Amino acid sequence: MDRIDEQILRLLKGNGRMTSSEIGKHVHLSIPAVSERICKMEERGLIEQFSVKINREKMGFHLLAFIMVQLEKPEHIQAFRTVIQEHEQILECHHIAGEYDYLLKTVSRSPSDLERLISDTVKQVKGVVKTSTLIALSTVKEER
Amino acid sequence: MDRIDEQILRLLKGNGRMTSSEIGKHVHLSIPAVSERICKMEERGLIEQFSVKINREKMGFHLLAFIMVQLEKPEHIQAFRTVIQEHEQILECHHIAGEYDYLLKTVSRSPSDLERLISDTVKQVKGVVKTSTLIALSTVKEER
DNA sequence: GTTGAAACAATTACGCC
DNA sequence: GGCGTAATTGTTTCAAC
Repeated sequence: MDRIDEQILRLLKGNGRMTSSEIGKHVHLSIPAVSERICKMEERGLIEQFSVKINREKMGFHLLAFIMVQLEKPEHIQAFRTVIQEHEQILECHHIAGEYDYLLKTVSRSPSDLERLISDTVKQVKGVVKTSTLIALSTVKEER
Repeated sequence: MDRIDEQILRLLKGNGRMTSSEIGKHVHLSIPAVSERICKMEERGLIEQFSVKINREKMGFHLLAFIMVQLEKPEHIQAFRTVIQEHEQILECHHIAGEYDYLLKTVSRSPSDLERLISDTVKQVKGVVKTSTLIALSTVKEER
């Protein structure tokens, strides 16, 4: 992980489909040299995966909300995690320290859709005793 | 945006470098047909960009924290946004409704690094009157 | 949408330092 | 271990339909 690898990562972050020859022009390396560096970074787990950023607005998800969840007892964690993993509108779930136990990042099509997500999905999980929802009005920055 | 486009998006989400020929085998379409669909989704803005998911842990960022920020007056927003955009450890910034005005998703190398981020960067911005930090203990799900 | 030819990029094998 | 060159293989692009 040297200076050149960092440059390659920066380039790939901006365009995950950039060709090795194009990257090579930036870092002054041959095509096989660039390919090998990318492969090695994948092997080491530094590069987790190549992906696409999808515009959620254009997919109909107009609402971004953060839901903080209080879980009563640790015995309900497994059921909770299963629900989280299976729900496509729950993008992120972090175990956090503080008054609440989990912080969820969610997307919804409408306020009523968010209502369903909170009432029918999150609060339906055994052990969920309290939630607090933060609605995003706009997004200033989002490095996904 | 039909059934096939959805399938293509799902495949690209899992592997942004999947070839059109490979995608074609899944959706039973020829290579130019797949390429054209991907191009059209890029033109429409549905696909924002191709990217790469980098393992933050392996990059030395062991701490994930959410910082909620209260901004005194709207006249300080521009300066605040500039700081946000320029700081690489601030991954996300959402304008939110509620007691706090902004929710920041941040990464740090260590607790002292997070301390610097809060004290020397965020609180240094004019108009920032209050912050509240949620430390992530672990991440259950993160669709980036 | 498909097919096929041309252009392009990646992979492999090899030699080099 | 890391790099470059050149041949091979595979992929995309571009036409025509």
